[in-house]
Parts: sequence; structure tokens; C-alpha cells
Amino acid sequence: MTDLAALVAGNVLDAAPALVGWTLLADGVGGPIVEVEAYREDDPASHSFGGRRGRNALMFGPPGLAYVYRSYGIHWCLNVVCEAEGRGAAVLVRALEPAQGLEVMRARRGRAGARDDRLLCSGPGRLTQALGVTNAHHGLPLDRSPLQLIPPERRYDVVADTRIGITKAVGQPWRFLAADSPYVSRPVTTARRRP
DNA sequence: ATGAAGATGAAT
DNA sequence: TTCATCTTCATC
Repeated sequence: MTDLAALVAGNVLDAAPALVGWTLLADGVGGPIVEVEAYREDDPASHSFGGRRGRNALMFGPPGLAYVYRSYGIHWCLNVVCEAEGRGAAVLVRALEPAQGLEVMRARRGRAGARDDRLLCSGPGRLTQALGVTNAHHGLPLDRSPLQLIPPERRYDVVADTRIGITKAVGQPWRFLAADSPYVSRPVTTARRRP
């Protein structure tokens, strides 16, 4: 699927893996998405859980907009709002492969980012810092300046895994990664060794 | 009004 | 493992 509007209008569990490989740019800085997570209304871990109120109202709005929130008082995190208006679903963009605007990213990411390109965008907070995404982008469409989502140029093999940092709803394999990408925030969970 | 928790990241 | 730091939501 190369039509963004149709993609984000669909079921978030389909949209999330399909977004892997799309290039995300903010003012021309970014690269292909390699890791996302899906969140939906019936999911205790989702900001939209329990209905539309306050800031999360954007998750219930029209698909294709950016839902940005503050994490741990420090980081910004970027989501792509999905599904029809009235449904509170979104895809958290967790990591991308740094491809365009490398020097800008390194400057924004400071010490850690300067020494290893894998530390530029591997994590939702790192990614927004590298791309300069903040509260100012909350509610902006992802298909118009300063934000862009460009269809993949090649095929990506996508792997499903459990989400990260979730305490309220465990087990759902709603984290989607580009297989073998060195730019994901964390490798796929390996089977737990027996005691 | 006030407080605790949280879809994180960096340093120790 | 600790801690930075702030919005949202629950409770008083």
C-alpha cells in the first residue's frame, strides 16, 4: 500500500506493520521507519483507553495527524493517528534509520548521538529529539510541511514483538520491527531462558 | 489543591 | 539502578 490516507484509515493493527519502511521527515530530516507500536481504545496501555478526554482527543480525530505527548516529563513521543474519526487508535513511531539530515540529527542529539549513528533515532524520545519534533507538531498532518511520510522504496520484512515499557497490558505482540535493522530501539525479545 | 504514575534515556 | 522533570488524571 502506497496511499497514506487509506493506510492510516484502516485497522491500527494492520496500519502499524505497514508503516514500517515509510520514510518520516520533519523539515527534511529523518529516514525510513524501522520500529512502531500499535495502541487502540480497548487497550489499558493506550492513552485513548477509557474514552475521549483532554489531550487524547486527538487520537479520536481524523487519521493521518500527529499525536505528540510528553513522556516522563522529558521526552516527546510521536504517533500517527489511525482508524476512522471517533476511534481512539494510533501508531507510536519508536525508531527510524537515520538517512537524511545526519549532521542536524547529530547536533541535536549531542554527545551520545555524535559518537554512534545507532543512537540517533533508536527510541521514541531520541527520534523526536533528532527530528526536532515537539509539542508544536501536535495535531499537524503528516502529509504536509513540515512533516512528511513517503512510501517505502523497497520491501521490508516485519517482525512482531511485545511492546516496550508497558505495565498495564502485557503480552500483545503489537510492536513491529524491520527484521535485522541495526536501528531498532531494542532487539526482538528472545525466548526466556529456563531457570 | 495536591500527589503519583508514566508508551524514556543517560549516566553511575 | 538511579534520576531528571512535567503532564495528566485521581483523590482530597
